[in-house]
Amino acid sequence: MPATIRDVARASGVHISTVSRTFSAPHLVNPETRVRVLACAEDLGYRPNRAARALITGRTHNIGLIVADIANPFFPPLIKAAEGQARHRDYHVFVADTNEDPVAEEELVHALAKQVDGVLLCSPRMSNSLIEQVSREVPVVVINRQVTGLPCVMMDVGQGARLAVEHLLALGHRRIALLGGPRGSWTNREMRRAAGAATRAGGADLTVLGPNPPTETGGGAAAEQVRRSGVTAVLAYNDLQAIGLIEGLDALGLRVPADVSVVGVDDIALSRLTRPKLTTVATPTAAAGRTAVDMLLQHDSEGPRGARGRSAAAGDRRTTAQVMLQTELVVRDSTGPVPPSGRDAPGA
Amino acid sequence: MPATIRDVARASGVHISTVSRTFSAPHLVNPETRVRVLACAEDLGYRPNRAARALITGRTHNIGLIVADIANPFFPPLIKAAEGQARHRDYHVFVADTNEDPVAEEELVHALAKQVDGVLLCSPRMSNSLIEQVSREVPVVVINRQVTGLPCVMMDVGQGARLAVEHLLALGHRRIALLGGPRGSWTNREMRRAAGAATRAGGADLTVLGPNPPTETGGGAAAEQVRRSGVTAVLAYNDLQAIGLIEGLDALGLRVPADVSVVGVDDIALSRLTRPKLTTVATPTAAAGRTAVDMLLQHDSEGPRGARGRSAAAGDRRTTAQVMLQTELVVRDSTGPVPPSGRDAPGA
DNA sequence: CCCGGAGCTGCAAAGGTTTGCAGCGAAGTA
DNA sequence: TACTTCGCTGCAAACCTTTGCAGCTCCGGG
Repeated sequence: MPATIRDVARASGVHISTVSRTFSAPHLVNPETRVRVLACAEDLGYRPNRAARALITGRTHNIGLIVADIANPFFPPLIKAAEGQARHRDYHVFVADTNEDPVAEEELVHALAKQVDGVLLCSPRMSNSLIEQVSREVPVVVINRQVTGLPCVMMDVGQGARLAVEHLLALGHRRIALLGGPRGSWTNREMRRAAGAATRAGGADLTVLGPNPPTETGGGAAAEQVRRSGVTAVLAYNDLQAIGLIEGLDALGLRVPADVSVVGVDDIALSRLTRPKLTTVATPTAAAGRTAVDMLLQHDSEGPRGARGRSAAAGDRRTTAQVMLQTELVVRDSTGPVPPSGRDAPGA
Repeated sequence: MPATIRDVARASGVHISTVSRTFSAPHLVNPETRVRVLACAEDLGYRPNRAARALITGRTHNIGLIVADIANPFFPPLIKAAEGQARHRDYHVFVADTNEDPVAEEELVHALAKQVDGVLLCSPRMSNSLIEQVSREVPVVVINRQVTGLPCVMMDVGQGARLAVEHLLALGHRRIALLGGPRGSWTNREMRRAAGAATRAGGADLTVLGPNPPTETGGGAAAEQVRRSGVTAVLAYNDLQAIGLIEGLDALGLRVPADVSVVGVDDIALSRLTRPKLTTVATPTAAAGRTAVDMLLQHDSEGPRGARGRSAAAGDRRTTAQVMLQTELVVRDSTGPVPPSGRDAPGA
């Protein structure tokens, strides 16, 4: 029932190949012919069949975006940015949610591989070697993780953690905890490394707690542990955890920031809405989404993926750039000077 | 380079049609042959080409999901549920974000129509007639809106609004405001109708304010208006607005719930994290996503869409069910008894 | 012994589009 | 005038899979 290229050809008195060219290579057809064809196409409500096009060109004009948990408010701005950028280049985005499960992640990426031109792996939980294997099957850009040999866009959470720790040191804190994130998270390792270095440099003490789920519940559940550890400040894996932790501490009778200071990471919209407003490390989430799409689509004139077309000898300069986006510290109300009494010295 | 059905056929010594059947109609092929074919396919890493399959069957095994704003925390749980349900039935989901723009919405649905088997229109902002037109091009299930003749899944916000108003009446409030949502929102109209009826029935007064954007900013911006209106309780269009409003009122020196009571709608995760915790109308978001997918895929054995296949005379029983999901009131801390001094009588 | 059916497999057309190649006329060059 | 070039168009193969039909073998019944 839907109009095909053939119907348009018949209606406008030209060959189907001319109609095809009208859409995919307009400069090759006579302007007069072109307007006629376009008019007929419009009339008949013709829309190119993407399956047929994909079949022959080998390119679907779709990209896959795999995230750990779409309900985590960190991701939607990234998804939104990626989607906008993709649409802008005439691509569409498949979003898939792995529920923080590495196995689901692998299955999904395979299921998607056949029907997209590339995949954005966002905060992947699977191993580097698995990612490399996947990248041989389909072009991949990794977000929030460093994998050598693959294009990556990262946010400098190391720097962010350092800034956060320095902020806490300046407020007089000497016993600081790092709330660990999920196992397998690159961000987690980076934060730990940087926070460790920064505390050492400041002559302070870093206690690492975790791993914990990157959720509000995960943060809340760690409250008791935090209390017992006797620290006066906590750097959480992300804002959600930080918010949950504040709730949890509150239930334990510890006030933020009077008794304990808390810093989050991500600067999700929510962090401005809680009381106290959250001091946090802002990550350029939207920029990351846009950049990743650009990197993936950089070579989209290269012709069919894995096709028997003329070799890509010249086009094979996949630069595999690795981009590190800067973060910054946003100081709000959840951090304050170390409590004078020093709750770490019960008798003092 | 990727293995095709032909390679598998050659490797296993059968005709391509047998390979095809091994995957799409296994019961038609001899068990021995089947295992041999499957083994070869596995060996060669064969994966069916979805474009080719789509070309001939007319079904892509993809569905589109169009939402107003993916960054609105109302949507992710719905998306997640829809995606899971779809995956469960071997479908994938395209998510598209319209930025609350009816024009973008229409463009998107058309762009998507050709490459999906159906579209979920979630909280659409476009007109009913446009939706009907779209539904002639591609199967549609509408979420959060009632369109006669089309399958819809709605959440009973009317009932929710009534419950909320009755709750406020029971607390002694007599001057109540309804914060309107975006123009074109069905939810908005339903709430207005139900809230109006409930206040009238309770001998109280309803002031309608708006329209306002369904965001935190939208709520915050309405704070001044709320103060001037002299009401003691507000029913917001959604939780985001409610939270923004609470912030805004706070900035104006009005405390919630001591001076003004506020009720939201949606029960997003966030509403449990703010202070005060939000009293709100809980909507069954995930259930809506699952139900919508089921309704869309109900007839997925019907054969090619818009094809010249045997007529769907018998299969044409698209029941076009309209499902109304129940809502419930969750009372938390943002509502309380009407202030004794009655701030509506400045001198009293 | 013949016929019919069941179970399985092969054959070939079809689906809508892209694209290298060839053909055509007109314009430009020698 | 003859030859080349250029701009445009038509031709037909190719992409990979599905599916109606026909054919084959094997078995059981009459």
